[in-house]
Amino acid sequence: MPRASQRPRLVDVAEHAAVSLATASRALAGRQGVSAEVADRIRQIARELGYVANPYARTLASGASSTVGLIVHQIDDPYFAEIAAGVIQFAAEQGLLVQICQSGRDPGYELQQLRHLIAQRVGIVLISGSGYDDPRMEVAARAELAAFQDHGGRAAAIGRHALGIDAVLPDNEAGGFALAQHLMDLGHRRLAVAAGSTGLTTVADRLAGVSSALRQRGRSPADLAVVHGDFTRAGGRAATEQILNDHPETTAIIALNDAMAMGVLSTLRARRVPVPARMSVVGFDDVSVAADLAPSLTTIRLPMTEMGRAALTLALKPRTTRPRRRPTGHLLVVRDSTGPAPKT
Amino acid sequence: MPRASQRPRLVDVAEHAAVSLATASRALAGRQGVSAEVADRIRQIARELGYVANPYARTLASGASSTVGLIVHQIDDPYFAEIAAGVIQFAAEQGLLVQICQSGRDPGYELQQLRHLIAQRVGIVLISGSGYDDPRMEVAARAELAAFQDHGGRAAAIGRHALGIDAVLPDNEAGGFALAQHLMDLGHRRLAVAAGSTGLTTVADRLAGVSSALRQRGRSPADLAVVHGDFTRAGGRAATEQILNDHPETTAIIALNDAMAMGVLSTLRARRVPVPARMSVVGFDDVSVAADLAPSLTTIRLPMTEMGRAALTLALKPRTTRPRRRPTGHLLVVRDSTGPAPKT
DNA sequence: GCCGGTCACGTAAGCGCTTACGTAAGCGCT
DNA sequence: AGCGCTTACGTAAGCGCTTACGTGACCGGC
Repeated sequence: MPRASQRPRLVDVAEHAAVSLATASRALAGRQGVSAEVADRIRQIARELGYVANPYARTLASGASSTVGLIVHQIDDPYFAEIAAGVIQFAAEQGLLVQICQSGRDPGYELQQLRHLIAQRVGIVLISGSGYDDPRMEVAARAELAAFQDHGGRAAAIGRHALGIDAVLPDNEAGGFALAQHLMDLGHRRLAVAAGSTGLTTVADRLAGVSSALRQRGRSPADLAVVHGDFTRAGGRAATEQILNDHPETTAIIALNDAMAMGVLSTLRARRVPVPARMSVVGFDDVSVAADLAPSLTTIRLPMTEMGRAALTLALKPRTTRPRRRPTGHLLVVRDSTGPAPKT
Repeated sequence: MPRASQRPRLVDVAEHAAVSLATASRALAGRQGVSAEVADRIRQIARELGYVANPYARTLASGASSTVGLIVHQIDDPYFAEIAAGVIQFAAEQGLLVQICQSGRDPGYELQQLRHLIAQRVGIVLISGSGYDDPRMEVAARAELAAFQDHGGRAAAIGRHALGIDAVLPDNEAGGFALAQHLMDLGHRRLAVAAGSTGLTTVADRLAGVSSALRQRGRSPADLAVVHGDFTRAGGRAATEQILNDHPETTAIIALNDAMAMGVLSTLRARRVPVPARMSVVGFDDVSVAADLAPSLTTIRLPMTEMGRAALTLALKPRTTRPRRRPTGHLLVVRDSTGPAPKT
């Protein structure tokens, strides 16, 4: 394992400036108690020496860590990659570093990663991705986060509620509503949903929006076929097979995220089902490839990169008594994968 | 900024076990100088107390940091996301944490990020993505890395040479060769290359492979139209416009990475050029969406996730006098985006 | 029986920083 | 002049670990 290098230390700066360690520290931290001239001189010398504080020493002494831990389901899922990009970019602007953990959509492993991050003394925890419908895990995570925040840590969630921490919340329900409405406006009557795993709150919320749109139009829930699968491209493929087999009257498939939608499109192509002539397809998230698919995907745009920034912004603010909730807004983006329902 | 929590410390463990700090430290580090029974007892007590060492204190005292810094161009580019997934996963298995920085394909900013990581005292630096054809930056980065390693740090590169550090090197040239060969085997005579920015070594290497395949078949370089653009989907779109305008006789486009290939496909679709009937398209990397595009993309598979693991593996081994180079192998994956050259 | 050599463990000196507290100087006020 | 207050700085005590060195017990060999 590596050893530390011979970089200039704070004492070196202090010596060059002929002041004490304390004064140098205060000057560089921008704290008051140092005259403006002295502070300027110290900062100047630090710059000349190329001094950069040792974050380990700093954290040890002050107890205040400046690294942020980010938990995602899978970093190579574009949804999380875009969120991570936002977090990393904003963190870099703030001089913070980001440590990333993958939970692999496993609640138990996620909890373990969370504990690991906290044990590693990160100052801020950001936890992204759908919550789980597993009360034990959610309660445990909630407790862990509460204790973390009680000891001065800060935490924020992206896309999940019920964690008792500040949260950036995508308009899952409204988005689902808008998608169903769009399809019904096009004349579709038999809809199918390629839903992610039961047990993911995001899935439940988006689905609720879809159902609610149907209800509003006086459609029976029987008009809606819901098929569950993994929240991935492979899951979308499997769901499509099942929809084609079990619900052949379907004219539009609502995939509850873009990854599944890509699987849906892929299988429809393989089965030679023309989109949108014979079958319309919509996704959710608007990951950046969605516009470049063939056909380009109608979907709900979520500002993932912004969401990452927003979550970190929340976490950088002091804690409030009641956790804040920041909705993201959403936008229906109509592209080539949806069209009028086929005449029968 | 957060304050440290009230977690158990090493003294607590030592007290419970009625041994000294030193003994407790040695036992938990698995170092010798402690009898087996005492060591077991200490480890047992640590487990019961839920003791986890404070990495800041540990690093400060030992000078050996156990976090790895990973520099990527853009985390929301699937190529880098998959590499990052491999690094993070393997790091988690080793109990290491990964800090990620984005360079945004800007050599200057990349150098800055590199310095930042080193200043933050990471123990290992992993630097991924194409190198730049900018001697000043490369020399500076090289010097920075050499100094870092001389002070005990470890570094490895993914997909770039000339940095004087261990490297995992994709078969860029051989891959380019295989792609061109595949297309020529299908009867294509007028090829165009949608190349990334000049100045990226990856672009140069892949292009060299293509040229070399043409030369081997006795084709003149004039048969190859090379158009440069950003190494992104947008760059692929722009390059395609230019190819269609300036080189209408082209029957096959070689995109030098999958991102560009997606842009190529997208523009061809918009211009109603049938693929592969009228135009064949190949990519490079085999990012996971490549198989789900329409048409699915013929490309060169690189084991990105494996490459991430391999780089960290190299960095965990002690340094050798001459930097190691580990080739990745490659595989031509033929899918639906390539077909026989159209009869004229 | 004594000596050098292990071995198991304790003592204590840091690692580089932050910060509570102490102090001396300068100010305005009575 | 004396008081208390503020300001600008220094002193020194840690933060929680690692590790060089010290020490006593024990062992084998002469």
